[in-house]
Amino acid sequence: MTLFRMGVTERKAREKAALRQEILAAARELFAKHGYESVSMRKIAEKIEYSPTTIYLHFHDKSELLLEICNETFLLLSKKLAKVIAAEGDPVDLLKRGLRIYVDFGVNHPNHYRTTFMTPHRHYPEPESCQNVNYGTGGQAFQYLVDAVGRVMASGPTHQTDVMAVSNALWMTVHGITSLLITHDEKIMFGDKSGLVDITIQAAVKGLLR
Amino acid sequence: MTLFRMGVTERKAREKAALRQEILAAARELFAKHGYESVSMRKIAEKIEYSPTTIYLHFHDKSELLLEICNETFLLLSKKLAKVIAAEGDPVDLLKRGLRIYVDFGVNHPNHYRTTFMTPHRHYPEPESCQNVNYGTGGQAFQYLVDAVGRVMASGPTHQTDVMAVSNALWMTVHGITSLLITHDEKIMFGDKSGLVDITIQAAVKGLLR
Amino acid sequence: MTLFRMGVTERKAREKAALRQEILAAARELFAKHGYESVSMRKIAEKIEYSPTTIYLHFHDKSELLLEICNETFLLLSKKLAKVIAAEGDPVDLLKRGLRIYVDFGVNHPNHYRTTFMTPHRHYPEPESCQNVNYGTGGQAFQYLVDAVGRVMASGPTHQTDVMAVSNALWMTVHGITSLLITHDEKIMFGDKSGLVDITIQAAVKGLLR
Amino acid sequence: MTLFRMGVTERKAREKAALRQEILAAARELFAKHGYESVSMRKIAEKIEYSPTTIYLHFHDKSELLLEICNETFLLLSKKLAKVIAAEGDPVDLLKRGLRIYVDFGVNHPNHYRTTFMTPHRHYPEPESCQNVNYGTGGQAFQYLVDAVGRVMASGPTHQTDVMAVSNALWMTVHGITSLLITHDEKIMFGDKSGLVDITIQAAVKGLLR
DNA sequence: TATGAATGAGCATTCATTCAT
DNA sequence: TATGAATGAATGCTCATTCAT
Repeated sequence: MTLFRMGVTERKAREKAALRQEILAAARELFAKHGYESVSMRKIAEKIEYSPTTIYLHFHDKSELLLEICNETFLLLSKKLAKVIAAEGDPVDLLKRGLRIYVDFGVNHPNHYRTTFMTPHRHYPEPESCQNVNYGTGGQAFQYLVDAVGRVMASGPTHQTDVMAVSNALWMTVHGITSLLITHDEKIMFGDKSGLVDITIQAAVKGLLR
Repeated sequence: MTLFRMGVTERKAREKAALRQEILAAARELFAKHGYESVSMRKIAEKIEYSPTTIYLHFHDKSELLLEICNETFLLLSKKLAKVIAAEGDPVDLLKRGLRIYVDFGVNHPNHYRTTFMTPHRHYPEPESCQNVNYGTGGQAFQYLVDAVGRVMASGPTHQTDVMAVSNALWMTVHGITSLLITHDEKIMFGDKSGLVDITIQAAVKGLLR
Repeated sequence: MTLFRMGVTERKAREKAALRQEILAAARELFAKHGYESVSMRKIAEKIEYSPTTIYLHFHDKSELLLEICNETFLLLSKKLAKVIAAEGDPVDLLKRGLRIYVDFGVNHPNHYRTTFMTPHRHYPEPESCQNVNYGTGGQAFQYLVDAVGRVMASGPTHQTDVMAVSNALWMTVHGITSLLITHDEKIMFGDKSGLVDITIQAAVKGLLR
Repeated sequence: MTLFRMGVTERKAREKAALRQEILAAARELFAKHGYESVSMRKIAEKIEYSPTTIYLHFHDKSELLLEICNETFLLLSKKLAKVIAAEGDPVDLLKRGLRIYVDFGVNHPNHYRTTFMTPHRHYPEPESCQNVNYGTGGQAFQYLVDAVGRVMASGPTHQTDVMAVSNALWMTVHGITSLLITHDEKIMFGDKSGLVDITIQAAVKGLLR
């Protein structure tokens, strides 16, 4: 009987977690497509074919949905980056691979990327309370970049010397690549997306770090 | 239709145009500050101290306001770029100046830029009808970039040979710079914005075009 | 044409005022029957056969409806009381007539009375800011009672000497009469309502003021 | 069905009754503090740290909670009044003491009183079904008053002769006192509450019964 | 006995928009 | 040209309640 009950409990927990994920997936997709403000709780509910009330059993707020999605995004991205960072090899090469992973991540998870990086948030609600929530999880992802840049600089003479400046410049570059690729998908753009990404990253790294 | 009447007619037309501009100015500012979705027609009307209904005499829709603002943005940007393009000098230098102008334009007109490039539209409501409206005005601005890149390539041997690819790579870069600078203003970012912009542009151009 | 326009303007104003009164009447009745909290704006709107939105064209808030009704009640009551106060005659008699008018007013305007005196408000929102809104209009009505009591005391020896205490005691008494008469109408109560009112007032006055 | 089982059954019953009382206590307090309409089943459940569903195992309805509280109130009041009635002494004095007890009960149990006498119910949902539920328990309390009045009248000549009329008049008076004292607590009212109560009761009794 | 999950109905309020004037 | 009046639809969210377990 105990074992049986445990089975039930576990199944329930699994189902609950599954529904939670379903809600997040629906919200993420809608946020990405229409923007946070334009998406209503009702629309999310309709998409998952549950009542709006049900969402409130899993999330306190509409804004909690957004927050959760952002954290999730940063976590996913961090995991991907961690692998590259751990690898051995030429620092410049590792950096380029990291940047490429960033872009690929955005292109392959456009909903995550769009919602997290291209949707106007109010998640740093008060200017004073900066170092906002996302900067907890988000900062970690950025740190990988800083580290990789640092290692390149340590490994040999470079054109630039300000690690933060270079890191920011590179982040700007890959964000530009990613956001435009996501926004102007196939239809608008020419052929060789992947090549274009490489060219741009290549150029930025070469230009910044010799 | 006497001269007198013509005077009246002209004055009326002038007044009408003036009010139209007033509406656009109010809308642009509010859209940029609070986001398109969060701005109501009533709030725009209050700002200009007219009734909401009046707006509908000048614009068909709330979305038409947005569209108009975008076109206006591209026009402004094109004008700025045209000046540089017309200038004499080293093609590489001219290109860099053009890119810098793009970034500066965005940073100095965050309202315009945000509304035009960072706000989800639905003015190309159907994917098929692509080559959307804005690409009329927007394409012109892009053409300046393509021209400038072409001139650099014509002036000497470069690393890359695909004009469109390079143009796109550069657009990605400057868009990344601009959007991040606008989104993460002062508070979040480090010190020398202007220096960072130069570094990034410099690097991209050097990396792409030797 | 001017005269014509004035006619139109006036009619419009009259219609607007009429609708405003219609809303107030509906709200008053519903508040009295079901209690403020249980009445929704929708229900008021349905009663008058307008859309809920229309109510907001005339009143800022649900709570403004309540406030308006209270003020109106006090004004009506004050007007009735003013007449008696102005009359000549035996002070004791005038006082009794005033009290009787209070009760009659409540019984004849049960909706006004119930909403104003028997509905839990939050119109003295902060304890500090006491001397609440209604005490402006409400205080005036109470003052009539105080005056009448004062005149009785001035006109001869009485059992009690504290004007405020007697006034409050009398107010309590007539409020008790009124609220019970309204709540437990005909069905529950015996026959001679009017006689009972007189008996109770008579007794209170005699008991308090000889 | 062993003795052991009986013990278990009893304990269970005791626990059930205890929880029932806990629910009622929580409901009574919340109803009185925030008003019936503003209290949700969830809030009651939170207060007792049970799930909302549990309440439905003990009460059919939210409104049943209210009804139960009312009955409870009348029982408490009846018990208090019974003591006075049973006492020996001057009938007029006993009557006054009874009335005073009524008022004190209300003032000391504002939660009960408010909920029972000052909250709009719909437990006599149809006018015909009058002699409503509460009049079972409520009528008993009223009977004490009628008895006390009867005894006064039997003990000597009085001004009034209609027992019911006098009883009603007295009830009106004490309800007026009680409800106003509860509604306009300390802040709004003058100093000597207790004295005011005595004065008013004294006056009513003297006025009605010589 | 107790609960977690779920929901339909409802809330006050605001929206973009229309229409008669 | 400009507006006041009006509205249907939508908003985020809470409610009392039910049901399977």
